[in-house]
Amino acid sequence: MDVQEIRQKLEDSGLRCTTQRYAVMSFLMDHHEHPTAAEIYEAVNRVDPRSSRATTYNNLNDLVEAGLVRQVASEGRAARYDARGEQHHHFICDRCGNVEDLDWYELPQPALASLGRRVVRDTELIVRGLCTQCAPRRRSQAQNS
Amino acid sequence: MDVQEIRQKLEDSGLRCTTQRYAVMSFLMDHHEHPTAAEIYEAVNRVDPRSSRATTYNNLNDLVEAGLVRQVASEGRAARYDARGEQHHHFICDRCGNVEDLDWYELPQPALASLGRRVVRDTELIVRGLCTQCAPRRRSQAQNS
DNA sequence: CTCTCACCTTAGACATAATCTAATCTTCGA
DNA sequence: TCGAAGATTAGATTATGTCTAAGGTGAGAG
Repeated sequence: MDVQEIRQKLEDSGLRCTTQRYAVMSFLMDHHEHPTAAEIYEAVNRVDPRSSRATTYNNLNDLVEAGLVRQVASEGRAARYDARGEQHHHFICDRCGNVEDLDWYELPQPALASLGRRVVRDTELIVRGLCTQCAPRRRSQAQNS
Repeated sequence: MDVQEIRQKLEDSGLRCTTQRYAVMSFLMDHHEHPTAAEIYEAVNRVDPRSSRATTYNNLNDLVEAGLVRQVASEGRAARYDARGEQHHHFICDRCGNVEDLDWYELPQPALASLGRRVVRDTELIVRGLCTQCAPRRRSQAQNS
């Protein structure tokens, strides 16, 4: 991903392109495994230790607010982040907690009547179950010990 | 909700019907505002202070695993729980974090080919944006102070 | 060029959420 | 009634995220 392109994206969103903010954005664009904030913090500083924990969180929040990054729902545990490239859905494994991408397809939107005055920013499909690693080899027996 | 019915549900799932577990399940079936674990803990003990924090968490996890309760994705913040009555979708407010129900409607399932060996348990739609309270009265100006 | 102010970053304390530990208690079936 | 598996407990511990107060930085005004 081009340096200029990232800088442009940031500035178009009214965010200064600081070393630390650039590093977070760049990392997210290169890594599609839905890293947690802690993973991003660690990765960014492994290369060049110049970003504090608070800054990493601040920048992630800024990027989410600007719409450049989205938070992936992964209940209970640490929030995971995703530089929104092409659209996709998510699969969350009940057992190991991994979040995987699923191919995108159009979703019917909620009826306007049921939304009322709410303003929709984003719609995400979450499929839950057992991932390839955790799925049983044989039929049935899904929920045994 | 009938005592026998809850007891039955628990035992059908291989869980003993203990005082504490019953209290959690019963509370969730009576309250549909997606309480957090902390709220459940507090509510259960307000009636009859006989459940420790750890037990509340243990029981919630047991119930989720048994499929009697589901966790509602609300990233970053405390997990919220929902005794799965009728199906519905969820709306999460960006600003205040509230989780509201949206009317249920069928969702197209992911293509089998894209799932591979994964086992699907549940599919949920998450809509994000601003709730009725937080939505601006007038157009634009969404992010001002 | 340099001043300035809004924006950013920082370390560490703090707050909140959830799990772990090790001991004890309960319950169910034999 | 007994024993073992399953549950519960208080409190420590870990994980995650936010806040605070102080200082740094850079883009535009002059």
